[in-house]
Amino acid sequence: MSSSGWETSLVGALGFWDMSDRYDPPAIEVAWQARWSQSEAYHVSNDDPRPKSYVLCMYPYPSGPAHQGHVRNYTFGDLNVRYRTMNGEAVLSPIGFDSFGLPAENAAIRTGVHPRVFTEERMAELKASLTRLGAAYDWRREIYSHDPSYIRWSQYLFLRFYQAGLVYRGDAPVNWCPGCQTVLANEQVLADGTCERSGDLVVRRELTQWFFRITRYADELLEGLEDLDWPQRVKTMQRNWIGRSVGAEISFEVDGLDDYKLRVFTTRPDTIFGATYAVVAPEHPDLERLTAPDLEERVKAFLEEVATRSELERMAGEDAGKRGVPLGTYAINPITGERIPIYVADYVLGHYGTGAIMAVPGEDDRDYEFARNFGLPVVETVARPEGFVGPVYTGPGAKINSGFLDGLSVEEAKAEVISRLEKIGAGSESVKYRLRDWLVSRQRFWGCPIPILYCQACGTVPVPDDQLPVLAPDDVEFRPTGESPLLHSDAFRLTTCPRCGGPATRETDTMDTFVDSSWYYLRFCDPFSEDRPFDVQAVEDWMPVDQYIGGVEHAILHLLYARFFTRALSDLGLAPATLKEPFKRLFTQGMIRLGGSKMSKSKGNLVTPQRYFDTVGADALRLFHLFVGPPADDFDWTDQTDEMIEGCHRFLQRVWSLADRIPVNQGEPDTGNPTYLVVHQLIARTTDGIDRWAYNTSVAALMELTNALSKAQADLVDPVTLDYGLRTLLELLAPMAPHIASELYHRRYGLDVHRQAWPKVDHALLASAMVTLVVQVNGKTRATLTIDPLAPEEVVRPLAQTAIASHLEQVKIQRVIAKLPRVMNFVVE
RNA sequence: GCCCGGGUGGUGGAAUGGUAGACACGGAGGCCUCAAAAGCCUCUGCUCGCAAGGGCGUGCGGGUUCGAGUCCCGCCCCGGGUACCA
Repeated sequence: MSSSGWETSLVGALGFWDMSDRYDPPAIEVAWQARWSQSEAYHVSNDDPRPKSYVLCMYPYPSGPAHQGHVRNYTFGDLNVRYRTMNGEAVLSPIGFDSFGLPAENAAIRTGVHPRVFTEERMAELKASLTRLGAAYDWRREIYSHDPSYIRWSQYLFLRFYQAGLVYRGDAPVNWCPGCQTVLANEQVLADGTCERSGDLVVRRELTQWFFRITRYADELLEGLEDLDWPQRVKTMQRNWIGRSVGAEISFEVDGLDDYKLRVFTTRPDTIFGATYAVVAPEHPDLERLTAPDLEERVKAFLEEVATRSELERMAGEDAGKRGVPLGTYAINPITGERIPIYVADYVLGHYGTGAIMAVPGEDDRDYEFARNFGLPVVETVARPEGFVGPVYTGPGAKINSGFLDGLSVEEAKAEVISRLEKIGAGSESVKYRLRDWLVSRQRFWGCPIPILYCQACGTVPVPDDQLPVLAPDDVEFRPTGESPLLHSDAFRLTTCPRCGGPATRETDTMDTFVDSSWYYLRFCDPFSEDRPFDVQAVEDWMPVDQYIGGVEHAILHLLYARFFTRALSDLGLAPATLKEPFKRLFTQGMIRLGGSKMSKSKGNLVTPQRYFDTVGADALRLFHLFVGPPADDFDWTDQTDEMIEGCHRFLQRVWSLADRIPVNQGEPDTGNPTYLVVHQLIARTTDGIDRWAYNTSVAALMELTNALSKAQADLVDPVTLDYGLRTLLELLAPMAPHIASELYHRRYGLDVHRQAWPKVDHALLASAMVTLVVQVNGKTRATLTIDPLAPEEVVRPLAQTAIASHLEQVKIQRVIAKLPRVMNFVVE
């Protein structure tokens, strides 16, 4: 890190300066921002000798000028960067933009403006806001997803995954709008199941799509959570999302079908004596075989009805009473030999487990509901506990009505059934996951093209590395139907097969934008390489991210996909072998609400920061976001918020005027001075607040310090100690309100406050300081005493007793609980 | 339904089992001023009392403890996530 020379280029003079100028935040802030952008203060290189750390905020979708959510997020990030820097670390602090996505494409359809133009305008606005906020970045490392040099490596990685068998093509149900002839995202389907654009009824349709085989990593992704310093609830959400279930797969013979077994999955093999029917999903591949001839018509009608429902509806719909029809065939219970009817019903999902279940209405709510609808028998196989009411019991207990299992516990019975099934070859233990493979195909223009060709002769052919990036053409037409223009661009679609030289067509799907955000943090380590996605050594040097900061809305998808990418890249040798988890610590900030809902552009309830930048300044706004409450908590933007921001501004003004009143007086402070003690107590509290993400308490400590110094100044405390206190205050303030701290520090000391060491607490001094002893009678505080923390009980007790003498009259002291030097409690009768 | 969070003054919030309400916002009074703005000072949980000094208070009900906002049990309410995953 080289010196940029501006430390001495300003006012420069030590000692007094002309403070007739008032605190003018916008002027000061813009000037410092200009200096920061010219300096290399927050540029880091891989051979930096300081201990390395990596602080990253989730890179933003460029939606235009920053809103308060951005301000909050990037204020937290910047505080971390500047604080760690003052603690002697080389901090990698990059920023970029998640610049592909639907809004730009919708705007193109609406107005005809090319998504790139639309996006880059908004990127420039967001960048300007971040700069205006005063956030410190290594801008040399800026990346954005739609940059051809980023697209190139996204495609390169896609192809490596493809070659490794981690990418495949398969059929998946999608929301299809017959009117628009296109696929819709779930958000584009209205609650009544119609298309938001055309109003047509959306149907489910199987379409060939590209997938990442994330399920191969299900177990690893689950186990990897253990060691992460992440919020517990985010880890829990990921665990639930992966949804590992241990149970058994059981084969049922089907009456009249030779050489066929119906395989079901259950987590409750112990309940097999209660299985009174079986159900297959509407998508079950063997549905036709399982349907008796006389019921084909009914089944067909049912399947048509199911097809009109999107998957979302199917699961959540109001009428989600159990729907289904009997198939007219029967399965044979391998344990009991019982003959049970087979149904098709849409409460069973085709993509989970085996797509078929044995239904146990006595021990499963869903099965019970269905059984009741269809008049099917219910058998209880677990003894209900005393006092239990209700038809369905899912808890532990002794097995009943279960033949050889009777008397066993549920857990014992599970093992017993599995071993019996294995013996007779009718089943075995099985583990299933809720997690599905990651569907990455998007029928969109504004995304990273999937680098695949289809050749009549050679079939599916990956685009050779030396032909990357595959870029979408600019010369396209955006149709109001929402179809991707790539479909109609012959210039893009028609090409030559690299293998045989014959005619080929390009894949027109683009990738989910979560692909872009799954590796950007790796590219940040080395955005300079032109011949590879990133240098492995650079990644080894910086990764994992020491502190990742973002919103909880990404708790599942982004954070899971990024974890998958890191593991896969590591296994493929593209990332360091030791790198398994990308984000060591995660912090999820609370959201900002206005009028009861999340503040967001789509809700149209934004309060933009610009007017605060123009008046009270970025420092005051930053301070407000730090002060308003715990960073992890949500907060409501209300009528009072402006007054609180105003209060933060007034605080900074008091700091400014305090600096005016306290002359520069460098030297050794008086360590015996009470002011010196207060300074150290407040260094401790400020630091503690930062370390435990309680920034609101850190700000409070700085306010107290300011108040204390102000009083000390009025009381004519030793001028060197006063100067020392103010200097410390500015150092503590630097990560939070970097501009005013820089300005005052520079004016007073001619130095860059951000290059100072974070103030160190004199712990010995704090430990020896006089403390307040609470004197209680029966647990009620009756007096307080100021005592030496080391004073022994024999000394303290008489003092305490004297202080509460009036409360000890006419009573007998039974016990004295002394927890010195904090409390002494007299227990009286 | 299930899984997390969370209920503390008029408001945002603070409090390793040890003085509940730090620090702010708002409010009241005062100083400065010809006046205002700004700034500064004092007060500000409820309640009884002239005062000194009491009593009550962290959603509700129990419990543990010398001592509970904090720990345990049972409820109520609010917010978020998730939702037929067998």
